[in-house]
Amino acid sequence: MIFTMNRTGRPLPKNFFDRDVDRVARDLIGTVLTVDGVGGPIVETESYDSADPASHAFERRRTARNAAMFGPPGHAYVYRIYGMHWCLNFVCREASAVLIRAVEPVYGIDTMMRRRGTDQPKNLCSGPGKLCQALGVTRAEDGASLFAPPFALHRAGGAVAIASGVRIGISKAREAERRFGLRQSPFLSRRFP
DNA sequence: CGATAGATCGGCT
DNA sequence: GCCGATCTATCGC
Repeated sequence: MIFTMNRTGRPLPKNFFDRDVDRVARDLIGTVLTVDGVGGPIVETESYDSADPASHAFERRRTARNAAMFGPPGHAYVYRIYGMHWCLNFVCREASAVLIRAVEPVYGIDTMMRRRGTDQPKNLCSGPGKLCQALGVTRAEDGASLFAPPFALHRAGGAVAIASGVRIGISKAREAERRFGLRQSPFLSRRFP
């Protein structure tokens, strides 16, 4: 049913993001993300690497926008999409990154409801743009370390039922199965088939 | 419930 | 100019 986790999880190891991006994307499912104390367990991710036509680092130079992707692992890459929403990524090794697509709202729900303008829990963090609005993530966090405030990442042990499928909203490399999620979570951006 | 239109703008060609 | 790792409202069944 609903994924529950308390604050007793331990912080992620410093080398957590210096690994294969698909592995990181899987391991992030169930990891508790908070931004200034607001957040909850990550329930949906997607992976992108520099050999991936859908990636912002694919056959491109480093620019002002994608600079964080070319930086060291363990930092945030935040960019604006469709001229109005923010998307939060966690940078991994070799210009790869994990897009955070959905979070189960657990901590600071009142703050999330105010920022999102809705009192529907399932509509607070069920999408990359929504969760940035709910958690207060903007360009100000682009390039910031994931191991320092406002970010905090904790993970408890235990197995998690992972679903995988094709990524959402892209026009290139649509067939790649690089979307991962907590199976049956009510807080996904979309259900897995 | 599924499909679709419109909003809106920075980065890149 | 074009278009996107999206969201919301609104339409139709």
